[in-house]
Amino acid sequence: MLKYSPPVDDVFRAVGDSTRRDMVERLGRGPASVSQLAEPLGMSLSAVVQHLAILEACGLVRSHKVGRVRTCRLEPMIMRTAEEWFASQRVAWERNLDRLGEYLAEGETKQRSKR
Amino acid sequence: MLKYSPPVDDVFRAVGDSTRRDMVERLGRGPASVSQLAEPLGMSLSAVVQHLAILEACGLVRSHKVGRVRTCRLEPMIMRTAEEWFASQRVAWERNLDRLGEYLAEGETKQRSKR
DNA sequence: GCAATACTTAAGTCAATGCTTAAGTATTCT
DNA sequence: AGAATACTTAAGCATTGACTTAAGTATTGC
Repeated sequence: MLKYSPPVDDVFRAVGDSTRRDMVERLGRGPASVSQLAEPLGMSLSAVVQHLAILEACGLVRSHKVGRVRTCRLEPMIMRTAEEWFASQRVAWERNLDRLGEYLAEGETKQRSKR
Repeated sequence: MLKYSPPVDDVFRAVGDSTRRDMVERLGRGPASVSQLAEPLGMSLSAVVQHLAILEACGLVRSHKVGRVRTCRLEPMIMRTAEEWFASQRVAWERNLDRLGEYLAEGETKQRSKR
């Protein structure tokens, strides 16, 4: 199995902030301008632009400017890589349970033979 | 649609740190004591205990102590809720694309024939 | 009992983050 | 052209977060 790709690191830091998650949820409902993104967030436009920069840097969001309006939208493929990190950890663990039996994890275990 | 449950907020902040993700990956391979968790991380045991507290607070990890050893393991159900947040955002967005047509998000709409 | 082990807790430090305000720049409207 | 709009960029600042060291507390081994 390969290690998860480097950008995943930035993706997780990006969604670690609740304001940025709100932005992602807003964009999940469709593209939006920077002002539209900012409107429900109760902070300066400047702050929103800074959050946007982080979301774009990790690839979760893309934007393009037409005239004076920058329109932003989600990049679903990057969402998928984050989603898959959780899935792979969970599946590894669940496989683990199958292999060893849950009781082994209960602490009572002494020296389980390796391999 | 319901809003995602409150704990999700803490889960994302928890995995926003790469050390804690390393810990989760270690635990994905099976339960471990605090010392075993700390060993590959190159930092003090104290720091690891603090990370562990955060992972436990959000429910991603559970531990129990037997004698002087605390054994930690993953809580797969919580992983699943985080996984599903990404999935739901991505799916919402993909449904959006289906509904509106990707060209609407392109802004530039260079008159390409629809469909 | 005494020492080693395996954490645990409490400060304290220092850099990274999440904002703010202020001063731009580029577009569009009238 | 001048004013309004929609960002953009640069400081600055207060807080949070990720460590550290140091001093505990329980357990276990000799």
